[in-house]
Amino acid sequence: MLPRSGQPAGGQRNPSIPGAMEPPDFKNTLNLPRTDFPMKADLPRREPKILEQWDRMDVYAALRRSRSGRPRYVLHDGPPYANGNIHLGQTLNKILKDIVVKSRSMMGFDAPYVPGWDCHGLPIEHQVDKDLGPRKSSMTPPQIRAACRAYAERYVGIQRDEFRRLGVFGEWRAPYLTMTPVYEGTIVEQIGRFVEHGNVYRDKRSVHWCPRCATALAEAEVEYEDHVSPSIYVRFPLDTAPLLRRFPELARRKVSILIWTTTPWTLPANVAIALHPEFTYQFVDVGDEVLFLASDLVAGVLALKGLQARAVLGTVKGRDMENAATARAPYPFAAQGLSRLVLGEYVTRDTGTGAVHTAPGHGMDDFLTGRKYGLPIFSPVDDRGRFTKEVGPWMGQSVFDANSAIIKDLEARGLLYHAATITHSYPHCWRCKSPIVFRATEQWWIALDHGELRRHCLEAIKNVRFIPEGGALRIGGMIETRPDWCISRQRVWGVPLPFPFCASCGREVVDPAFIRRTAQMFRDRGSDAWFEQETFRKLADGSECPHCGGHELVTRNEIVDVWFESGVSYLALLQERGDYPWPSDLYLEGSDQHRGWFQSSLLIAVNDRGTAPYRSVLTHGFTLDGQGRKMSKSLGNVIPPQEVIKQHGGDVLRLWVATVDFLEDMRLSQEILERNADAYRKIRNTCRYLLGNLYDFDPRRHAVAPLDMEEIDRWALRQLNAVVARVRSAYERYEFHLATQAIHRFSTVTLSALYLDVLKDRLYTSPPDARARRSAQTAMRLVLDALTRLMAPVLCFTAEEVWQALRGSDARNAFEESVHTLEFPGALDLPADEGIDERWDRLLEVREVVLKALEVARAEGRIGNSLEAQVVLEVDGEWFALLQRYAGFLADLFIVSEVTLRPAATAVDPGWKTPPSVRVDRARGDKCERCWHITTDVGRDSGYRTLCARCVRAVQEILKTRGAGV
RNA sequence: GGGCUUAUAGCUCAGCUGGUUAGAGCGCGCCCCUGAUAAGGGCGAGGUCGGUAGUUCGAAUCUACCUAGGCCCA
Repeated sequence: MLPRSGQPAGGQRNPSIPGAMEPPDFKNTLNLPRTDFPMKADLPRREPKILEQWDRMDVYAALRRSRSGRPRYVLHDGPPYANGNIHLGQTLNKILKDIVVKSRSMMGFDAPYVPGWDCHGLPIEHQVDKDLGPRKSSMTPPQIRAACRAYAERYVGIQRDEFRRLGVFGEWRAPYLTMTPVYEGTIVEQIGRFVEHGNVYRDKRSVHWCPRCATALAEAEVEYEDHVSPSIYVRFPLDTAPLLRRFPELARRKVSILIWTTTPWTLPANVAIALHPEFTYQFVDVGDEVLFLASDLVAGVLALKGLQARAVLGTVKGRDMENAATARAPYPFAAQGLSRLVLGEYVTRDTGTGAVHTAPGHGMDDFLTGRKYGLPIFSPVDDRGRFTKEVGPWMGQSVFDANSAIIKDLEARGLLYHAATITHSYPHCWRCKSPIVFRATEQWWIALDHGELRRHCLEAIKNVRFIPEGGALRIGGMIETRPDWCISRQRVWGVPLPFPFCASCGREVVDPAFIRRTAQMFRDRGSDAWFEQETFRKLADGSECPHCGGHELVTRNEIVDVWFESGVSYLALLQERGDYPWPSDLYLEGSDQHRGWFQSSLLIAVNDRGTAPYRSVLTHGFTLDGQGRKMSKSLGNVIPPQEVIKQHGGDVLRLWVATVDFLEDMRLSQEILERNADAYRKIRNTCRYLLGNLYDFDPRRHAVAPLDMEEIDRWALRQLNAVVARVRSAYERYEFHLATQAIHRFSTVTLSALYLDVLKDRLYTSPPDARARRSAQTAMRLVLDALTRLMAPVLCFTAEEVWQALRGSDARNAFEESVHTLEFPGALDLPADEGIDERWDRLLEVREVVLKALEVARAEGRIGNSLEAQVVLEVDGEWFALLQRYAGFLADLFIVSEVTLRPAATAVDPGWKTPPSVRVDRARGDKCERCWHITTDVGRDSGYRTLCARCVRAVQEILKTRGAGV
């Protein structure tokens, strides 16, 4: 009969009593794990305590001290915007940076990390606008700026605390802020550098403009609402002379290009007509005239007036009409009333005529087309949206009101083909909700091609390593085709452009000496000083207008694009903190920064110093939900990092970051978090178990030399060496998910399921000081030490917790304060061991076969615990030789009570081909109360009737030691 | 619409220059243990490698197209 589950086989027999009066409690004589290290992590509560400890010892300073004099590795932080709480993307970014910094530190580098914030700019001003409401109109720029500054400061504080909560190390007490005086001075100096090189110029640009608020609007301030607009088709009479050779039938006919527009008021500023290069156009004879339009749209447009096409007098690709003829615009105000034929990819054929009237002063596409073709940029509309004197008949009229007058005029002159109204999405002002216009305004630019800046940038990135490699292609393509950089904004919250204007002639004054003075003044007092009249006058003193010689200079309160500000960050850091190397080793941001910061930093650095500011650029993807969709409020699938921390803790969030391939987009969902929490618990528990078995181990006194170790311990250390190598290399290559995977697999498979399971018997039942037990502990100690260091860059809190526990177990040994000031483990120097890996691969194959056989026996109810089994292996050839070598160890390896080896009855196996044949039986004998093995020698010693011979020897030795020592 | 980019088991990832029945860990199912115990161990079931069509003796791996995502533009 089998014992019932849970009922020890020896339970029914009389407990024997060791020594006369002693209670029969042999459990006392086992070395079971002991540790205070809690199984339950409770990270949301424990991590803040660890943070406090780090604060107390100033761990970042300690780390930097311990690396003083080492080679530097500088990851330069791209500044997040000081607005709002941090979101998942920023969290991911900062954790990645922290893993880089911590891992490089542990490789032995001196790796400083100076976080920064982008503090100026529209979003903050916008937000402050909202908060201030109508009060803002009565405030002076300095007052508004003070409110913006307070707002930015508040969020710098909030975000700093949130980043620190993630376990990120850095100069949190001295971050760089784009609104500090020194930084602002650097910005102006760098503007000066572009001026010195002759790259700065002033020219018009088409911008969103609110006539009611009389201000330019940024993209973020534009809302799209439905709006009723005129929808008119207008004839542009075509001079056919240059076309007659190709289209003789046009001779003596009245030919017009037909355009469609919803903004009649832009016709006075027309200078060209844009066609799509790939569209097919036709000259359509409708009787008394010939119309030119895209062939796909002919039917619909003719139907508007019930016309029939009599004949098609010519067919032509848009591309072949480029500059082929000239049309006459309805009005003579711009370009002598002539319209060139140009090409534009943005022309569509779902509405209109496929021919788009072009007014570079009144639209972004038109503007860009204008630049390309060198067209005049004409924008005869004032701040309030009224026509200027350049448009005689309608001067002073609001452009929206003028629409109907213009339509009437067109009709009277026979140029109107058709008029209707249309309801469509149209840009409106976010503040006053009224429709806006496009208007060309004077702006400041940095020329990309002057002094071959563009080419130098393209050269510079050839020396940069992009990870992934496609980044080089991406940024290269953008730099090749990007337009000049518009660096001015008509705003208050930012760094004033150091370009005053002449009070008498109104022209701009670009004066290097003035710029230098301004930079120095900003360095001393910050850019707020610019707004003090006295100060400004002093600044301007000594400058004179190069155009008219005027001496009075005024400011127009234009500020610099914030991309320029963040673009100078590394230069600002170099100047503020002195001894940083140029260029930095790494920039690490989301892949959207190919257009943003990577580019603005590059332009500024190349202009200033001729090289890129970074040696390498590492980009990550974006965070998506579980289905791979972007996270958005409207989809309701946003996961705030604060929630994750509250629920799972920072280390679990960090683990997630370190398990995904961040070069691509990354998904996050509750399930994914659960999986990471599972993985976390496994690693934690493995550490806990190792700690629990090291409670009485002092490596100085008890360590066993590798040559004296049990073979499996030496094997485990070889496995450790392999893991260390793999993990180190993964960190070096920024492949954190491979590092984490290796650590996790090692914990789970190698340690928990195999090595530690096999070790239990030896650890528990041996006398505490037995060499075999110390051998295991030596290995375990080395394993835990290495494991803790390897995981420290990722699981920064838990590694610290383990490390402190491990230090405690070493009693008086002096260790460094924090695990983060240590270095990664190197390869342990193990004795050469010919063939050990191959032998162990084979042994583990056999183990697999045995475990399967045990499972069968279990399913048949013949055994429960594997110790109830004895295993008979029938093998031949090389298998036999191998297994015989390990005969005494196999029972331990399989965790069974007995293993018998028999030569196979069949013919000799030439190689390793035939796997061992396994038979599982119930073990013979009785169960030892102490070690739970079933052996035939239980009770052989009359003093210990429930113990096996091995345990009797152990107990006697333990009692002897206790009697003598304690 | 353009540039770059992604798609391998429920989840996270391996799969080098194309070559045997596509791997791992987790999760899941079943079982064991109760001396790692809100732990530990074992076994097992999961994939038409996004789809289609090609190139090839042979494709998850090469080509084209399509579909669904992502970033940046328009």
